[in-house]
Amino acid sequence: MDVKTVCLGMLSDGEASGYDLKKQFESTFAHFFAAGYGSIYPALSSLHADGLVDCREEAQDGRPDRKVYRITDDGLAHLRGALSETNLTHRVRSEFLAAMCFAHLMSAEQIAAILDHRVTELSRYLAMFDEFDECNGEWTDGMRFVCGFGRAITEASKRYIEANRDTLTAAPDLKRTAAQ
Amino acid sequence: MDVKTVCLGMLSDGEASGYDLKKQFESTFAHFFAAGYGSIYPALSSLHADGLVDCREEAQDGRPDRKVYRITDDGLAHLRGALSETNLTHRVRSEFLAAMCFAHLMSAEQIAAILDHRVTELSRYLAMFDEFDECNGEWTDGMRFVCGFGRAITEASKRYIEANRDTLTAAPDLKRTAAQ
DNA sequence: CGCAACATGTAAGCGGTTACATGATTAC
DNA sequence: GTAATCATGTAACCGCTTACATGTTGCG
Repeated sequence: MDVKTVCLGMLSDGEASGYDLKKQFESTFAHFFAAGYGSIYPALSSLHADGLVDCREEAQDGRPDRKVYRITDDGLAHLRGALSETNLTHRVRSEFLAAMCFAHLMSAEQIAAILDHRVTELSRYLAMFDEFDECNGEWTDGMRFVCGFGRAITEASKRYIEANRDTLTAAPDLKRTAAQ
Repeated sequence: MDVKTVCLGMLSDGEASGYDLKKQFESTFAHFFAAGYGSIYPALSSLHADGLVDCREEAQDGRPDRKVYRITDDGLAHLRGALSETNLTHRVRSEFLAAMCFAHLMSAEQIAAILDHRVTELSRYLAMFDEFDECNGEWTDGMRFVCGFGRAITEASKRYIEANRDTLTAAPDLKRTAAQ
């Protein structure tokens, strides 16, 4: 499933412009499916060329024109087909964990800085999830499930790092003490 | 940080062939940094061309020859440089979560199949982490931290799915009952 | 006899990122 | 004035995936 399919999925929930979709990629989808304008606009063009979405140009006063896309019947059928796949991937690519594998080559200060940076990012995500909850009422069960999932693993990540950071940052003699 | 750097990091722990590294990518690194032969062999060639690793060709009887790579002093310096970066990414790309966002377009059976598939994958990871623990003694603190992290979020994922699957697969009238 | 494990590579292609390009309006 | 928000796009590039290509030994 690529950016094209996800855009189509977002449009199944109501019409939107590329700019609107980008905001969704940055907020509710940020923790598991990021995409930039360089992916979104070509995806929408391609969906339009395939007849999977309609496009209406909308003039606005005091603002640039916008292209509002709406899913077609063909598009909905196509989306259902893509969703019928059961072998869906869930991939993680983490420079953070890769670096931690080689912690023995770093100073305690370096490790601490990396860990702090990661915890900060996780906290930003948690703040985002809290914001989502405030306007939770309008959401589908699916979106609630996905955001709950995000919160669950984000909290687990943060807890794990905070509980185990001393195994990497403590001086060797302190580590022996902690092990006793 | 790309496959090249991770290969260099693995070699900082002892000499190995491309084939050996692949096994490590498939086991201990699988849950956060996958790589295939098509990435590994070119990475090793490139590291060799840059003088960051040495290469020794080893003839074996009853088996194909192998190229054993060893990190050089330049390589170690380069690796430390790469590791000094504090802005390390941790990216998730999940078709699974994307599909769950559009659960309202699927049947309960379809959703159940996808959820079951994911739980199976998570269980396979957990079995892998259990295997790792058996020969845990030889590991660095870094590797223990990373595998512990993997287990923590894998368990959290599994628990979350099992606790919340009925919000997506229950019939509408049952959902109302559950909400009360 | 066939399959798994051992072992190394190349090449095409794809999907996504990054940087570039443009321009109006509003708020500080 | 200057930054942020709104708004749409292109093009080069990069890194990874996939498929292809080849060959041996050992085990059941």
